[in-house]
Amino acid sequence: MKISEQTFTIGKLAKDAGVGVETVRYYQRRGLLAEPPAVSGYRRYDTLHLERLNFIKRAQGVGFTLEEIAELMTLNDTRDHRLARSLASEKIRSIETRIEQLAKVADALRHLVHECECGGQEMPCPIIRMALTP
Amino acid sequence: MKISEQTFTIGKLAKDAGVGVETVRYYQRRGLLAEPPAVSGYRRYDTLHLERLNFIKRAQGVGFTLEEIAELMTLNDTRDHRLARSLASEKIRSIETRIEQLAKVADALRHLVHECECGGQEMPCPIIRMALTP
DNA sequence: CTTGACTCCGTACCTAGGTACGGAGTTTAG
DNA sequence: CTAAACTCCGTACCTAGGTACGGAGTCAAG
Repeated sequence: MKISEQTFTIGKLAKDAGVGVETVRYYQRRGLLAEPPAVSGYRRYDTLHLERLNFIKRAQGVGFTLEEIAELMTLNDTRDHRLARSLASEKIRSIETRIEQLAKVADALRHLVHECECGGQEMPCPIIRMALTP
Repeated sequence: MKISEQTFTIGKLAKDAGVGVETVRYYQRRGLLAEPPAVSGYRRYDTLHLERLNFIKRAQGVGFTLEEIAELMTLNDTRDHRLARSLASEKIRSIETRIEQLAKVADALRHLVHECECGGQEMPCPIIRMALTP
């Protein structure tokens, strides 16, 4: 089922994936990407490496960290859907918590701005004075 | 109007403010906290320093970065309410944008989890396969 | 007066996710 | 065949917000 047997150097791989050469090396150091054997000094990459890079980019795009992505990729090997689901669910919960925190902060700031707009310029600025109102 | 003339060493200051000694020094290096003159080898801090530290902690609590806090504190000197308000408003907008981004990510993940739960264990895990569905 | 606790100062280290640099080897176009 | 462009590898550097360490000086209690 192999369609193509093309191999490319790290520069081409990085360019196709839209990342820097140094980033590819960094992922290799982090264990996210295999280092293919060097043919004669230079390593030769194939489309599987490119797919992995694209996977990493998409997973990053939905908020996974590199560490979580590494975990997802080992799940890929074991085909454990349940574990993948629980990882994703945990991520959803942490995002929801973060949203709640941010909403509270935004509310507090809106309140301060409102106070500041209502007070005269003689009164101390409530935004700056928030130090005094715990 | 000076209530107290107490001075304390860096260790006491840090303890009262609930931060580490190294953190106090770090803030000094960042220009967020003045370095008082040393009396005989040891610097002596007063309640103004403590207030500044408390201010920093509160401002951090509502999501300002140390850089923004430095800006707020120079505003404090110029008493520019309008500028403080625009700084706070900008912060509110950036928080709202971040909340929207996170909500989208959470939605995408919820969709993936739902798909994964509906499909049989024979089909490739959609969470892992998200690499293929841009 | 000694011992322990504290301070000063500079520097290195940490997480996350990379970016930049430098010297040596290789490959490819002209 | 030569020169440019590329690769390899290790290491240092970046942001943010600190934490840790080490040697030397100092202060306070017993």
